[in-house]
Amino acid sequence: MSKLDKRDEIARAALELIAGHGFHGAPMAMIADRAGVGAGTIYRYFENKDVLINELYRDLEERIYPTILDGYVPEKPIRERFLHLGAALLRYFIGNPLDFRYLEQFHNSPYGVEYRRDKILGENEGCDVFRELFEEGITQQVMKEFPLVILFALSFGPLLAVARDHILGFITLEEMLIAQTVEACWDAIHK
Amino acid sequence: MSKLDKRDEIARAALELIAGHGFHGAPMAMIADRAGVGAGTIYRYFENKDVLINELYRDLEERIYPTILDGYVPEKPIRERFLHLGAALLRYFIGNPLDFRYLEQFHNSPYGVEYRRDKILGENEGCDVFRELFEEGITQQVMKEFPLVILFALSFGPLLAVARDHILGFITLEEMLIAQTVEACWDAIHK
DNA sequence: CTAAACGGAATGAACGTTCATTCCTATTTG
DNA sequence: CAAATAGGAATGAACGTTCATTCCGTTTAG
Repeated sequence: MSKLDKRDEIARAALELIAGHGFHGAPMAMIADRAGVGAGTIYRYFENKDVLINELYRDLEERIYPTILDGYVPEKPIRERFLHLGAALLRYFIGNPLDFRYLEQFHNSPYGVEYRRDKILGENEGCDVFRELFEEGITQQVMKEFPLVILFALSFGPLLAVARDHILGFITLEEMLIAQTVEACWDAIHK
Repeated sequence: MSKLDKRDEIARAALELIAGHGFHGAPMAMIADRAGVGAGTIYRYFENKDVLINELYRDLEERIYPTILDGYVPEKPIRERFLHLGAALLRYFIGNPLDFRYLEQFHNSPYGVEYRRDKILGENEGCDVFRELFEEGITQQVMKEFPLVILFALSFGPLLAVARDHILGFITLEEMLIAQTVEACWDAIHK
């Protein structure tokens, strides 16, 4: 197994276990077992568990962005772009439940709170597509004049909630329902 | 200190610590310290930590319900009732950040998932006000014909998200913004 | 005086991390 | 070309710490 493969094996094992059982339900020894490496080997690739957890999140972000930006046309009307992004995000979550569960674990932990604090209060460079879309929506008077965080809440709040419900098996989201849900989110934010 | 007082002290201490640092950042010894009791004493009131965590959640539910139902008039139009419940809930969260943080910790943990599974798949007897409101809204054709879980997601998703943003200090929700946010949620679900 | 309540030290399981050792591959040497 | 050597990668037992829970001597209440 090459060096990169091994890093990937460890990352995959950690993602699976953490997504399934949370940070505290995924001891390093268990991650090592599932990755097929020795416990100490993990520390050749990740300085410690905190670093591992944060790097997994960066990896995940880098997988999501290209996916939802695929087919995104900045010239189209705002509504259409919003519907595209929302549906693409929802589809990604449904198609990659482990990524979604990990994302949720991360967000609802001190890691995620600190991360978000940096993003929102610092010079935010991430979530640019959504940010730009919302800012454009406000200046063009097609969206309600809410602070950005509220527009985020009105959009992502429901999307994350329905993704969670789908993945936990409380509902089955097929393509029609996805579109309708994202449209309902649009109803919440548009003027 | 009376027996009931002591139970309450333990519950309060546990709520504070868990709300602030999560389940794993609130060891029993620390809870005992803050409650001003011995570590062993906790086990006279709660069988173990799991039971403590679950009972805290039941206590919390019983505090929330009366609060948001205060001033709720079942005879009023659906929209008005929804706005009342949404705003009352948001106000409760903002006014009781510890309760809110605890609720979030609980929901995003195996405890909460299991709890929700029972609620949704079993013969649901909780969240009755909201459930009835949504069912009435659908039959009266004032709400979109979505499955209940989606209506819940469209309503609570944003509310929980903005409450979190307020409590973490990312935004300041004053009365005007609360009303506008809940109205935006209504826009998402009404026909 | 007795029985229940209490406190906090003791216990053992579980965890993240370390490190002395082994393994593997590539390079050097004869 | 084969054998010897070197050195980074990998290993997993061991360590120190933390935690939930138990245990038992002490205090309190009736």
